[in-house]
Amino acid sequence: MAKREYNFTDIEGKWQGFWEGCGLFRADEASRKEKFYCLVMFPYPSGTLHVGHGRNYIIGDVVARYKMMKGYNVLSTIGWDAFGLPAENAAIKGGIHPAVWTKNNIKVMKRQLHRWGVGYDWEREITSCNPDYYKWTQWIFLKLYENNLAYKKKAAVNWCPSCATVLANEQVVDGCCERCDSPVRQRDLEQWFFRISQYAQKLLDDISLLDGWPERVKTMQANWICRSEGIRIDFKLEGSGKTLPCFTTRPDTLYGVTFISLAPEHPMVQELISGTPQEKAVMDFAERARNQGMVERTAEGTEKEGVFTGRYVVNPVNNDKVPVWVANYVLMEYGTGAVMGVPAHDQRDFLFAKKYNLPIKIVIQPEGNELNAGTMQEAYVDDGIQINSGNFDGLPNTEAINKITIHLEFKGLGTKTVTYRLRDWLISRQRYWGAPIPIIYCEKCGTVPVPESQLPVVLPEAVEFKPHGMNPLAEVNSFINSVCPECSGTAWREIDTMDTFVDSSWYFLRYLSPKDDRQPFVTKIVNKWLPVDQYIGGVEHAILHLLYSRFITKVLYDLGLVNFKEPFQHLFTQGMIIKEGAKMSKSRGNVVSPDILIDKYGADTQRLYILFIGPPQKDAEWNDRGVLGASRFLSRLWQKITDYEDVYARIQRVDIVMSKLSPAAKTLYRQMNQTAKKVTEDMETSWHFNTAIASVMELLNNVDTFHVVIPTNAAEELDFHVFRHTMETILLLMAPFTPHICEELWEVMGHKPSIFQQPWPVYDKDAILEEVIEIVVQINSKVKSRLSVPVDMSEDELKKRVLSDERIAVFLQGKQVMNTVIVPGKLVNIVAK
RNA sequence: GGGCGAGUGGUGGAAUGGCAGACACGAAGGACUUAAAAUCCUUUGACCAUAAAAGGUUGUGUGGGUUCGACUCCCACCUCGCCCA
Repeated sequence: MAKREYNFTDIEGKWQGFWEGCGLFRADEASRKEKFYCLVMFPYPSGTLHVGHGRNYIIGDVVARYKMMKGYNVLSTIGWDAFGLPAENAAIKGGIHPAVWTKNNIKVMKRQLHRWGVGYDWEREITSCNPDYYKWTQWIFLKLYENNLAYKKKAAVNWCPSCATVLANEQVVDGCCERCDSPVRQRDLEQWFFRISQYAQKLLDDISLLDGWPERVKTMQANWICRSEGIRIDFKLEGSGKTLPCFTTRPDTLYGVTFISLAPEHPMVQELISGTPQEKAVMDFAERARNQGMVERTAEGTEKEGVFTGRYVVNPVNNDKVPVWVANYVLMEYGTGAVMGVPAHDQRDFLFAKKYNLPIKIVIQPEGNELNAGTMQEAYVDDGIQINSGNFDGLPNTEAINKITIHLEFKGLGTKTVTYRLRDWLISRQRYWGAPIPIIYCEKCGTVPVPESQLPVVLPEAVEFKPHGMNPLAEVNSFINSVCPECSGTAWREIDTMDTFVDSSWYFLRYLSPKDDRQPFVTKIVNKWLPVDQYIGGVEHAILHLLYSRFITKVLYDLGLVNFKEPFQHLFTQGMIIKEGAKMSKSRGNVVSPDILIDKYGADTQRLYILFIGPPQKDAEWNDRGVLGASRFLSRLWQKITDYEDVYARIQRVDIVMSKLSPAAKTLYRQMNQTAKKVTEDMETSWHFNTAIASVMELLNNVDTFHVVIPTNAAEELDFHVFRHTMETILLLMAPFTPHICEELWEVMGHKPSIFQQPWPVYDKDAILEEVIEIVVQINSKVKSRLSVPVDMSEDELKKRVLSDERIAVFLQGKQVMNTVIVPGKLVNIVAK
């Protein structure tokens, strides 16, 4: 018989076609099997994929295929997060329409996914820039609007002069635009917001429901929401009936207030100084500070600057007259935009007071160490005992926090308040390539939502893209000019489009009915399939995408449209693949293309190497040569099985009984079961695919030491059967990792495809146990000898055996045995002097 | 500054209280070959010792601690990465 070649190109094409044809990945709605929704974060179609991206999809594919073999009804889906800036930037630069650019990229990436052999239910593919998808993104907006969760307000926003667009806080990195690195400026615009802050507490509380999430992602979410409990204290303005509320988490320092600072944007600033000699200086300063940008203003190294308003307030607890300043380090977004200045116990206030010679008043004294306002070099921010605090003197400050709060509330001077760092979600983008916000402005009726029956609000195609300036939609009259849905009068469309995080905050629901043109999703169906059993993606989405998806899910839950509070049961965040010490990127020129590697070694080899490179949750360094190891392993596996291609059919299948096996076969059979156990455990618990693969490699190495004989008698037939059974187990264990070659070899061994319809191997618990084990013998914790003993030897017998051992006796000569430690099945340690 | 990770051979990594370095890459030597590639076999943490076989010392970022025993647990520190300021 002619030698069968490992022609991976043909094999991979053959099986990719087969899986597609038999609908392996088509989720069966009618199935009675338990469901398993396996979801990878849908990609932004940016161009071509590199091997670093591949890790994500390959891990997802491994999980989906494994769960199939475990008997689940698996739903595995893919789609495209297809709106966004790069497409529009490409249009400006290259004159290609964003829709065309995006479509081309999707085509390329789709082909790459196919070549990797990753399987999806392609009939459910969704593309967020298609009107049949963004119609429902707009529908989500309307639901939020109806429920007072979407609103418009004028706000100081981050403005990137180069991209000519508004940026979300999280798109500002070190005061610069995340995409183009230009310095970000502040600018006032009318913007649409989602009221996510209303859900802050729920989002925080329900983190406890996310038991399948990595701890660090949960911590990051909690830190992002950042609840703080404090009190709003009302300071009376001198010479006016008005009060100035300040929020603080440290009411214990209230007696130490020596000034009040207002944010430059604070609405009362104008009123305070109007007509006073300070007016011009204050307004100039406020203008300057606002242009400084939020990030810079609050950065630790930034100079604390301010200007006195000429006005005073009264401290409600001690009637101190306290000056009011405007300071750059106070933000309107946090608390009330006014903070009490306590230089003795807050470092920023301390620096500010030093600069402007404001008094420093100590009200908390550390134990065993006396602070001196005149000589202190930095604020004392830790715990201590209250002094200069009226009736509260002598109390530990931790107690005073409560007591002063109660006192102020009782006297009507303050209100206990909870604040969150989480701000409302700014969703307006002054860009073309996004879902239009379905709002119409009517001269008579004002702001009117587009009725559901008129959705989608379709993006006009004929648009001019210019390097700078505002939203291109602003120049498309046919789009802007509209008719009021209520009074049929003249009206204008909103020209802002939505942040792409809105598109991705609900897409996991759309996969369940991707072609439904009457509703975004069907409650009954999503309730059956969700929450997602396993979500897989990069840790870079740990905060925003995941938080927004959780928010939208909670809104839908409150509206009775879904019956689950959290969208993702388990979350897996994979590490990056590093090349030359850095993340792969086109600009660095360190990308590894999957296509070249697939041409040279095949998709299975590449998958195997990516999985073998290290634990998937950790970053890993790419090494081109490492691919060779994966390639060699698959060749050896191919060789070993095809060598006996014509033998398999004529050897009888029998039940394996340990006692009937030859010693070599018994050993192999045991090793096979040990491997099945190890791989199963790695799949179930830690997802350490690298060690799972290593253990199969070890098993194949062991198969090499087992002499396979083409059988001529019954005993040899039994040995051969053990060999065959071992190879079949290897194929089943490897199938999720390297599906094509396993499917092919499964057929070579005489089985009908598909291997993914086979049950996952169950290991024989009895076969794993060794009869004779090796015990390490230590003297004073150093290994001196090893003994082979029966597994069931008693501790006493073992001790005797050890002490009578010649080698041990030599070491113990002239020494006294103090203690003997026995670890069953592993080691004996003799402590001797 | 705070939070969370990580630090192990020439390299990727394995071992979560019990033989440190599984598995793989690389390297060296050998077999096959006219030759090369591929493949197969042997060796491979460092150091010392030895004719050889044994053997010994040392070793998981640094310094301490707990323990019969520590890569693993505790304390302090250093370096790197990520997130937040």
